[in-house]
Amino acid sequence: MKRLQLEDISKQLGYSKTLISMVLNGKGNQYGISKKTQEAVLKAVAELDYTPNKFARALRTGKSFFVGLIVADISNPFYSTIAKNIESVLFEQGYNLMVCSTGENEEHEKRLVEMMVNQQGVDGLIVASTFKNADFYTNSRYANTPFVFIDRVLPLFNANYVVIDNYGGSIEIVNNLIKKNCKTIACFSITPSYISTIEDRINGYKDAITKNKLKIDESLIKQIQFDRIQKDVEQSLTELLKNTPELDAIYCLNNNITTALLIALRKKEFEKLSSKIKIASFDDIDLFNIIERKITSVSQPTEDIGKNSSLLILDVINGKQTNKSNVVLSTTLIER
Amino acid sequence: MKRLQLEDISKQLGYSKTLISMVLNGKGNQYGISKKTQEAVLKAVAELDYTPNKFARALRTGKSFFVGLIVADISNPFYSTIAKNIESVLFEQGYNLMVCSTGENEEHEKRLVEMMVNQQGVDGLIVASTFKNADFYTNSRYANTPFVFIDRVLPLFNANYVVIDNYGGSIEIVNNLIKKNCKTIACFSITPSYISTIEDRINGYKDAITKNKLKIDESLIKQIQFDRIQKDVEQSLTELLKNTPELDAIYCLNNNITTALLIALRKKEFEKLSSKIKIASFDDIDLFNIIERKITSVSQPTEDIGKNSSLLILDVINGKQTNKSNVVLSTTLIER
DNA sequence: CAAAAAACCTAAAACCTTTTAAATTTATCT
DNA sequence: AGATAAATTTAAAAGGTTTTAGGTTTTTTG
Repeated sequence: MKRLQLEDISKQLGYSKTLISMVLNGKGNQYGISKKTQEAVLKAVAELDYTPNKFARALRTGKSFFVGLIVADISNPFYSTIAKNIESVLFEQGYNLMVCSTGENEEHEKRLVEMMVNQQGVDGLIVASTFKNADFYTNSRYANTPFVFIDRVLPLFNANYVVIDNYGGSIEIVNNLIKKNCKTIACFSITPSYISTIEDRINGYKDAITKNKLKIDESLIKQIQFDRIQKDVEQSLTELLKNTPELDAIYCLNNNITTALLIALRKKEFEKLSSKIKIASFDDIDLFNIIERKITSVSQPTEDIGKNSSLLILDVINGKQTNKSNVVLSTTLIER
Repeated sequence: MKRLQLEDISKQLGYSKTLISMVLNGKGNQYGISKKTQEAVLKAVAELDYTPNKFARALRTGKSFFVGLIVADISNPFYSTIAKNIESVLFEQGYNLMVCSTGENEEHEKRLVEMMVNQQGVDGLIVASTFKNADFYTNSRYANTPFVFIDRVLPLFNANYVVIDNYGGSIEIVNNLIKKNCKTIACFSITPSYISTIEDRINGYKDAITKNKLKIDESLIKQIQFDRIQKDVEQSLTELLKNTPELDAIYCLNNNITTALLIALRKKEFEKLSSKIKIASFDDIDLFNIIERKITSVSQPTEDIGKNSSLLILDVINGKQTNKSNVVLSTTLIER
């Protein structure tokens, strides 16, 4: 059965394609189509079950009603929760979401953006970028594409952002550790470490330590590589076990690291270590409510990130924006 | 700066739009365009940085290079892992993924399918359906849309499926509990309970019990409602505590229930219960590697579900399929 | 060297909307 | 009734590809 098109409805009803299109787009009044005609059109269209061809419409109007979302890894609960909330806001406004993961790879991110903008024709893009600097996005070819950056800030780049206060959250949680009498606090960071969220958290860690009149010891800051977390965590533990007997806390900069740490600590070789340290985690997950060990964490408002960023991108798309918008959401310390 | 179009390249090069289009679509040889000309075209296109207008192309060809994915909740790690794998396969083949969540709501699912097929013009759809029966999908309006159903089977519906062996996995894990000497095994199920995965798991549970010459006690099968898991789990625990002192195991039919159960068991009121029962879980999650308690689980091959379903939908889209395909992947028992 | 075959290329149609500019019909005013 | 204004409606253009059917060249053949 061939798909209905405007022409068919037009013949059936005896009105022009133009008129029907106008009514269907809610512009009946604007163009002075009589009430009666409008009703007749809507009724017929509903009965015949006609829906306009998406591509023809997009070709003519240049609008796809698609928003793209680019993150490092959509299977990470942090991002998938954001995605869910973005999707639900967009859906209500008649937009759809297209999702892609970069795997923390700049080249891949480039290809994805190119593709979404040039080939898929998204109306806007929400990105948690892996990029080190903002050059790519400042290229004039993207000047007309609405962008909203989430989670991560690109250096010196005037753009729309919805991020959280990583520095403040980090200060708060490290202060809390110190208040509990920890004096030698290791920090398990993650690569790529130039990413703003990580930088800010590390700066928070360092500043909290200094302000509390403790010493920063660079050897306590461990770089865990994104794609071999478990291995690196265990390696770092081995080093600490050997070199830092006075260790009394480990602060993990994201949930994946904390999880890996907890798995590692179950091993016999780290038994001794396990009992005498406190663990703190940036990013709160369900798990912390289940295990015996008390883990204090910084909880991120994923729901708000999703809602804010999607509302923001819609504003930009609909030209309702005058100045770049920078939203910084605050975190919540969950003390356990 | 106006976007380049075929016409511009055509003028620039002195070849017709037709020729350029042919070369760009890799049909140069097929239409007998000379090597030299092809190279010249490709070179110019690369230099001028031209990409065809997606909408015009889709309008003409009727292909969008989009695949839709519909699941109950994209923030559930089970689905988000599948999504990630689907996306990576599709991307390699030049396709993109569009994701939506139904929230286990049939009406919402209907609207999503309608929208994706009629308005967004997806080339195919991968669905973990919430529907009770298959009527909606047997409607002739979808006769031409490629569908692949994952995770859940719709009754008596001849379609493409990529699912796992829920019944077998369930038998295996319950057998294992019984082997460990459990005799009174509660089963925490989830609504909507008509969903095939749940039905199969319950059947597996029942059959394993019967085959081991134990008695099925319907009061041990608890329905946990999808949108208030924590509350229902605790309510069920209270009932069991009161009515079933001989209880020695709880089998949870999905990861969310297991998580909720573990959280509940931390409460004082269930302390006594906690120590004397074994917990088994359909669906394996990281958490089980971390906690003290030994939880035996059935692990689902999410990666394979993603890869298989995406390869399958591409085959259907490309007309490489003759008969409906039914893939049943097996699970792995992880004994702890 | 003319005719036939092969190689290479192109004009125009088709895909289906939305929007502009204008036409037609109806109502209002002398 | 004729002219003007207002209310409705429409023809045609535009948006940018791909594909069909056919048109030129160039090469081969007798």
